[in-house]
Amino acid sequence: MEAFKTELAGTPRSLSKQARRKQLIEATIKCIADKGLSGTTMADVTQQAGLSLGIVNLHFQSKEKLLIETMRYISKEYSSGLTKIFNNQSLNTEQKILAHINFDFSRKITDRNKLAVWFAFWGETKSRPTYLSICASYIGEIAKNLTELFALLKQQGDYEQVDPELVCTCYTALCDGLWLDLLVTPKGLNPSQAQDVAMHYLATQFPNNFKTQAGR
Amino acid sequence: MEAFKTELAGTPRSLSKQARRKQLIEATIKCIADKGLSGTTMADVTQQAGLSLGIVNLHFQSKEKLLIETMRYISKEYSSGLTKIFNNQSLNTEQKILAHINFDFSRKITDRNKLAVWFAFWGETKSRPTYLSICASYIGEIAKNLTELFALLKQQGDYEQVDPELVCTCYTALCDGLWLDLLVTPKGLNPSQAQDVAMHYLATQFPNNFKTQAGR
DNA sequence: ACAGAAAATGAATGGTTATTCATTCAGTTG
DNA sequence: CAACTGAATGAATAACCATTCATTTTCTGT
Repeated sequence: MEAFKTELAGTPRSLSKQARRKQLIEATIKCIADKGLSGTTMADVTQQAGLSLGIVNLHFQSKEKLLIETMRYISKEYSSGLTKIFNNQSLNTEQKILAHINFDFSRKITDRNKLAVWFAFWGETKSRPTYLSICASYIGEIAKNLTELFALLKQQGDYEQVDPELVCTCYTALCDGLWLDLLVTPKGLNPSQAQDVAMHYLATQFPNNFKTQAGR
Repeated sequence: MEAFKTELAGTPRSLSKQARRKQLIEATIKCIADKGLSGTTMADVTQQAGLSLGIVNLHFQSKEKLLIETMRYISKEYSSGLTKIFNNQSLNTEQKILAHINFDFSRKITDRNKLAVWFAFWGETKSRPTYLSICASYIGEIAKNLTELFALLKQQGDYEQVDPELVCTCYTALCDGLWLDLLVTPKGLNPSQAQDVAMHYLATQFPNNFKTQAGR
């Protein structure tokens, strides 16, 4: 009965509404990673959380809403982490880009359970526009910020030939593709190697600021 | 009743077993794109194909097997197209790489329905290793061929600093990430622009062989 | 034209699963 | 401590869906 509690222990009822929702969302992430989006049932989620069957409808009204909140949860975690970096006054342009790449391939973000959730939802965006609308806003925001950083580096570092918008598109796509690698072929590439690959691209664009890691 | 035939017309029974299987697989692709992997039912698929409910079990035994054959179908289409390029004796190294990039962003391959299927399955590989095993073999094969092409270009073009394996990993991830862009934000990027982005990366590695498209 | 084979049909079946809600339980207040 | 409040439970319900198979339709060979 108690066997599957995800982390937030505490006796029942001792948790706030907010904490219980979080507990259920994290159980959902685990289930989606373990059983896929199509294979995840309410019974799975509630058992994973160590709670009773009816609890999801109590806190989220429906399964659909739980899934949407789960998507929102990992989206927020990601975008708020990046926003903190972009707004950090004590970092210069180069340091912000370094912080971005460190964050993008950090343990917290490249957790395979969370990657599985990202791609599970992306795989359904065409049929469920709601999922897309959750990402849409922050995707644009991040691209805007990254492009600006690349533009700053261009003028500071005297990189005449660099097209900041193109570099942003390329770098972003590269990071997404590396995430896919980490999810699908975890034996082939670890997060630190993936980060080196992304860094290699930055080094081609801004050789005075970034160096490809020696020794791979 | 006839309203939904996917393409292969012909009176019922006029099709070979092979052709009927293909018809059902293509209906499945359309359904996964329209309704997601989790939302696709047997009734949906058979209605999309303009056939009766029992037909899938007749030709594929089970839904699971239909899905696996669908994955195999788009995997084969992709990898056999590339194999043809890699084995084409009349192309030199540079032309093969150009052919690869053209193929990867061709209309046939970047069809959003098919992209939706790719990502739907990738989103479930962690929970269903069968899906992964279908891709695994050809992924390795393609990487081997691409790496070899980059190695050849390195020695032919006098690119001392290039690491063919790294370039292959980076280029492959970039292409996957661009596919994701095409699926998720089709308004933001069209296939031809995506191809330009990939070409931009190749141009950074092999500037004497490839040029970034002018004018974006 | 006919018989037999093969393909296709779709109503019926049975298993699964989201959702509901009457009841239980834990914490709080006066 | 008793009455009250709202969170939590899980058996029951109703909807959904994959699969089966008896029947019908079409094709093939003679």
